[in-house]
Amino acid sequence: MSTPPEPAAPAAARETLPPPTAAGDARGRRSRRLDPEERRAQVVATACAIAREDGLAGITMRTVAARAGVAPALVSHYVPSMDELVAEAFARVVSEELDDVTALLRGATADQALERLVGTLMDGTRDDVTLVWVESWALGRRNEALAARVRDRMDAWKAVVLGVIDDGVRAGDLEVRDPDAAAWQVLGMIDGLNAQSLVRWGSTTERSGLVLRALRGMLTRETPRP
Amino acid sequence: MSTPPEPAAPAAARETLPPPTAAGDARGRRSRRLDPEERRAQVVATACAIAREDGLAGITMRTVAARAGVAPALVSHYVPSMDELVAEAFARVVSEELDDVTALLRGATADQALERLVGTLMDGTRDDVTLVWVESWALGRRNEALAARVRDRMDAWKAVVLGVIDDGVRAGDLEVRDPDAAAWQVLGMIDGLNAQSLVRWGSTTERSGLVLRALRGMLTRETPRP
DNA sequence: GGTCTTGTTGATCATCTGGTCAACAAGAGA
DNA sequence: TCTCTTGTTGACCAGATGATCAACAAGACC
Repeated sequence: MSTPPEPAAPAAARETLPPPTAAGDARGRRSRRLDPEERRAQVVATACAIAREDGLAGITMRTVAARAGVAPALVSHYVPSMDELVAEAFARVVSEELDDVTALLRGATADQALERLVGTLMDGTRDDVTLVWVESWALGRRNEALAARVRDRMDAWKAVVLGVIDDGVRAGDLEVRDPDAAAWQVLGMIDGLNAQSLVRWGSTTERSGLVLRALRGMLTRETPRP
Repeated sequence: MSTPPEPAAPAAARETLPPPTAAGDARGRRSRRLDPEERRAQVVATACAIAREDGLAGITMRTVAARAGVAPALVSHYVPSMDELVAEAFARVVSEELDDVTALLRGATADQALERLVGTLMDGTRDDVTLVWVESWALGRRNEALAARVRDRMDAWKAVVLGVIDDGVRAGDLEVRDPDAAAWQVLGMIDGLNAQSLVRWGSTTERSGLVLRALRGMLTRETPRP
């Protein structure tokens, strides 16, 4: 929706294209002139790469410029504000994760979907994205552009989980009284436990199994007894 | 904003609590000499107050100094580093919350304890502390002193929840296979959902009921069916 | 009153941030 | 080859951050 010209970030824009020819050593080395759209895509892609490695807090005019081999002023030139760039990087990183997971869930039964969902989200291979999420909750209070993106992506995630739950209920695999609330619960659990793992807990192997068990208990029969 | 002649002068006019006598107006107003321990306590207390209102990110030499009606250098003088002050403020704020909740849980049955726990933690009255928690997970990656405190306080929280669970199991009110893991799950759920509420969700009334229901389902019979 | 310890301050530094703008020069078109 | 559009840059600015230190002065002590 936000990238009509280039739907899926092309490989070229994924990582910064480092000028291999070391011909221009340090000195007034000017980077090759690029088409405005190309350059802007590169700036955003670089911001995303930094977000994955150092978190959203690592995105500054100068870090992006340095990594892209460009003058700091150029970054500022292609972006309305750094807050916007941070917001956009957040949306990209999170959206890619969501796309990955969505593809992973396609064609699975509700139970399989739950297993794959928890398995891929809690195996520790996505700690970089977890950090981005946690930072977004904190930074969102001072960056309204970011806050808006966060709300949007949270809704998108909830929709995916809700889809899994609805499918499960329809197929009779799950029994949920309030699917909407249950979807938020699932995400809250996963997010909360992942966030904690940023500072504590190295044993990621055990976690997913426990969470999966809890989720199954939660989604197969609610309000057992008052 | 544009006051070059007086760089740090407006500091004293912020929110100083000690000097009630308006005698000392702005000018070289020196705060009364305090015993080193008293002053240090005041600095830490001020940092805590800022953390509750603006978050850990709001704690700087100058904000603390301004609020305490003191020169920025004095703050720096009574603290090994700002990272340490942030870490200490975090520990204090979180510990006070834990003390509150612990007192609230005293003498309650497991079911009452769960209800009170979720009720007080998710009614929205502790959003200030939630923000501190979320920030701590993010800032902990660049502030080792803070990270250590975070781990310590997380363990303390887990111990409290574990106590509730153990009591419930002993009394026959709860049936939990792995109390240790369950304790982490409870905290993860609460933390995750609270964190999300920082950016989204204003309907806090519904949340606690749903969480409580889910927790009861989780803690009264685990692994229902493979 | 005077003296002297020491809590406190102002000035200053180095470093970082986002942002702006005139001026340069790459490279396409003539 | 020359011209001219425009992508790109360096040099700035104002502001914030953590930190240090000589110098001041509050107030306890004599």
